[in-house]
Formats: sequence, structure tokens, C-alpha cells
Amino acid sequence: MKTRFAPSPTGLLHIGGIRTALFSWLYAKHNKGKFILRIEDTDRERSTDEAVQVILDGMEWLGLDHDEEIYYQTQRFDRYKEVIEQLLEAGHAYRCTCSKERVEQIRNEAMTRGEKPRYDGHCRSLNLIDSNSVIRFKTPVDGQVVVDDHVQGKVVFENSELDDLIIARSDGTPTYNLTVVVDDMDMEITDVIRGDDHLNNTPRQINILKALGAQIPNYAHIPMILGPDGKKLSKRDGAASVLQYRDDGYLPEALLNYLVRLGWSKGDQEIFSIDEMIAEFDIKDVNKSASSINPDKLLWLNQEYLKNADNASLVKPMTDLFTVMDIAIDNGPNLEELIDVQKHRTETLKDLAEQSVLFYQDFDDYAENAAKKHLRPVILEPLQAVYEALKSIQDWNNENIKGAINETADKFEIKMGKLAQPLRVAVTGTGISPSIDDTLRLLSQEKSLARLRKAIEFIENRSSS
RNA sequence: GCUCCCUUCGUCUAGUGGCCCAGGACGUUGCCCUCUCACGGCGAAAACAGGGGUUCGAGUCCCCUAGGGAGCGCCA
Repeated sequence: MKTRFAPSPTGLLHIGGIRTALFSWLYAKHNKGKFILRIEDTDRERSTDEAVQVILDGMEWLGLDHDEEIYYQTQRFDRYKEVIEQLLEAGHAYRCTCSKERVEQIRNEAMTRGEKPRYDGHCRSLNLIDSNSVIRFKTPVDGQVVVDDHVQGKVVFENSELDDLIIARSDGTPTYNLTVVVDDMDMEITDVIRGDDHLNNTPRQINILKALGAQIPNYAHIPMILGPDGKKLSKRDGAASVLQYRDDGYLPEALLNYLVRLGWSKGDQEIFSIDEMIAEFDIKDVNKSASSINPDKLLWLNQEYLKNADNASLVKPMTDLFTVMDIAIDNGPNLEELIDVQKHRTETLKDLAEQSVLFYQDFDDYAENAAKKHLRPVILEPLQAVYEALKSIQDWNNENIKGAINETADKFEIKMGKLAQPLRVAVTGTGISPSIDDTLRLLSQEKSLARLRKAIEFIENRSSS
């Protein structure tokens, strides 16, 4: 068996498209079949190189690898022409010279009659040979087409509801319904998995396939995904580009896991590794109704994956993120050590990076509230004492750091937290950071002492003025 | 307008006639843990769109209504 993902590069690939690709990919993998990538770029006006690049980069980032070469429809025009000729010769298609105005008019008339706007077949039996005309497919006038869809079930269309669609424009270039049919036939696609916005195109495509004597593939029309508001996906909810998720610090496995659970499930299971998805996924289990994306749940999943991620595997994406943020990491903690601590308390890699800036760059001011609450004269002496204790540490590790803090707290008969929080504000400028021993350890002894010194001076100056 | 599709907690979903006064997850929320943030643990609130049938029995089958979506291009 063989499935395909056939995006059009007229807009940037978004998560809706990615889910379609994922379902096709999973179904192919599950059945040990092939999965191919075909770029449907026949609309040269609207297709962009950038959009093609996003498809390629996005698929690679997510690990949705394809078999065979990548097909580009613009490289197959000769073949489409050939099939169009074939259809013409066999009497399955005809040239039509009706003006756009005339067609427009009959459509409007049909609408006012309460009918579907359709072409009336005016040129159908005229046997025109005008080479500047469009070419239309002769849709059977009666009978019906039954689409036995893996997701939608049996859907019946009356041929009388369809009209003679254009398969070649007046400039000779093929249209979508023709190219899809030819490609699916030539590429021997056995399972067409696509958005349910294509369900209504399916009977037309089946009719052309039949005229060509081709095998009819299995179809699975999956529901679309909606924005959090239940409306069509907009740029704000990730319709812009999949790569936005990468740049926002999401892990590919988390995004895939999130997407696979939209319209599909396996009992109460929420977390699926790629291998589990492949083993369990069946297109026949996909729901028919559209689902809204829920950014909070994606965030939760990302956090789950982040917590369990291998530290080394995050070094590369973190390095990229710091580079984008223009933060030099040479003079800070080792990335793997940083990741080991921070991944447990952040939701995305971007969070992780932003919450780690303090380890790489000095801050100018203390957060006002934090300073007001924790950098007060009462704590001056304990801070001075802990400064000395930290300074005398030979081996800068968690155990020794914690020991120094605890001893100092004991000495002043205060709870460890009473000292830890001022210390945190002193070295980070804010009230939020990893546990105090991790924070100091990652910061380094030198920087910790320097920042503590500054905080002590800050308190002294403030109390004297 | 016409054709096709959809409708269980706010959201993703389980549910294939009795196991459901509807289960899980995210989110919300109470408590516990705690050096901050987070993690974690134990609880809570929260849904079968409406109406008719069929049946001993319906979230599950049928019909209607309402609401939502898609398609009807010399776009894909």
C-alpha cells in the first residue's frame, strides 16, 4: 500500500496540514507501506519558494520522512497533457468555447431557480477543435458515485448533481482535479488521506479515474481542525507555519502526540511515543467531527516530553534558541547541566532559555517587589555570613552549597527559606529560579559571590540613605 | 440557494442497546508537599443540542428541528 501527502505551496504549511501528513504517514508505517510527498504547485501565480521550503523543513523537523523522490506537479505537465489528449480521443472530454460571462450567467440563473450552479453542457456534443478553448470532462449524466470512505462511511453522490468540470485551462495547463487523478494513478496510491474539504471533489475524481480505466484508491477524508474559538484556524492559532512551533520551543514529538489525539484516541491513553502511534494508529478509527486545538494541552504535553527528554538531545535546539536570542553562552553553565535542572520546571524550550538568561547575563535592577520584600536590613547580617560561608567552599557542589546555607540559617536561628529567598533575589534579581543550591551551582562560585556582594551593598546603601 | 458532512464536560475524547444518575486528559478549583517558580499527591465542580419514535431498556438505532462546517472556480 502507499499513501501520499500532497500539499499546495500557496500558503505556509500549518498544523492542519501537518496532521493530515501525520495520519497518512502513520497509516503507511502501520501497514508497512510507502508514504510519498508530492508538491501540488500548478498554481504558479500563488505558489512560493518559501512555502515549499516550509513544507520540506517542517516535515524534516517532525521526522515525517517520505519514500521515493519528491514529486513536483510542475515537472509533470507533459504527462498531464498526454492524459488530456487521451481523454479527448476517447470521447471522455470535449473542448468548450463558452465565455466566462455565459457560464457565470447560467450559474446565476440556476441559483435563482434554487438549483446548484452548474455548467449546462452547451459544448458537450459540438465536437469543437478550437485549441484556445478549455477542455471539460464529460461527467456521466445519470447514475451515482458511491465513495466508501474509511472515515466518512458510505457517501452517495448523484451524477446529476455534478457538472462537466474543466480539466484544462484555455492556455492548456491542467487543473487540480485532473492532476490529482493522474498522479494518484501513476504513483499507484492505494490510500488517499486528505481533509474532508475534498470529499465533494471525490466523485468527480472517481469518474475521471473510471474513464481512464484506473484502479479506484481507498479514501479517507479526515475532519479539519479548528482554532480554540471553534472557528477556522487563523494565523494566530498556528495557521501561519509549523516552524513557528519549533521557534517557540516545542518538541517535535510533543506536537505530533498532540496532533494525533485530535480526532483519534486509544482508550484513555494520552501519551504516545512515535512507535506506539505507528503500532496503534488506524485511519478507520478516526472521528468524523472537527476538533478545536487547545494550546494549553499542547503546552502540557510539551512539558511532559521536555521533562523526560534526554539532556544531550536538547543541546542543539537550545543552542539555536540562545543564538536567536543573541545570548552568548560561552561564559555560563554547561548546557547539559543547565537543561538537566531547568527542563523540569519549564513548558517549552523557549521558556527554558528565557528563564536561564540570568545564568549568562548580569542584571541591572532587582525586581521591585522582590527587593522590597527580601533585600531588607534584617537579612544583612545573615547574607554577609552566608557570603563568607560560600566563599570558603572548596568544591562548588550542591551538597556544600546547601550545607553553607543551612549552617548560616541555623546560626541565626532562622528557617532555611528565610535565607534562601533573599539569596535568590540577590543572585537572580527575581524571586523565581531553580532550587537555591542548583541556582548557585549553575551560576558558579565567582558570579554568585559577586552578585551577593552587590546585593549586600545595595542593602547597606538603602538603609543608610 | 443546492449537495455533502458534523453535534458527549470550556476543550480533546471514552462509550458500538443494559457494565453510564456517563469514564479519562487539559484547563479551572480546594487541600497537602515545599527555599521561590514548577513537579508531585489527594479531592471538587463541569457534558449526552432539542423534540419525536423503535425497544422491557437509548449517549448508543430511526426521523424531524436547530446550530456548525465544507463544496458548488480556467484555486488547490
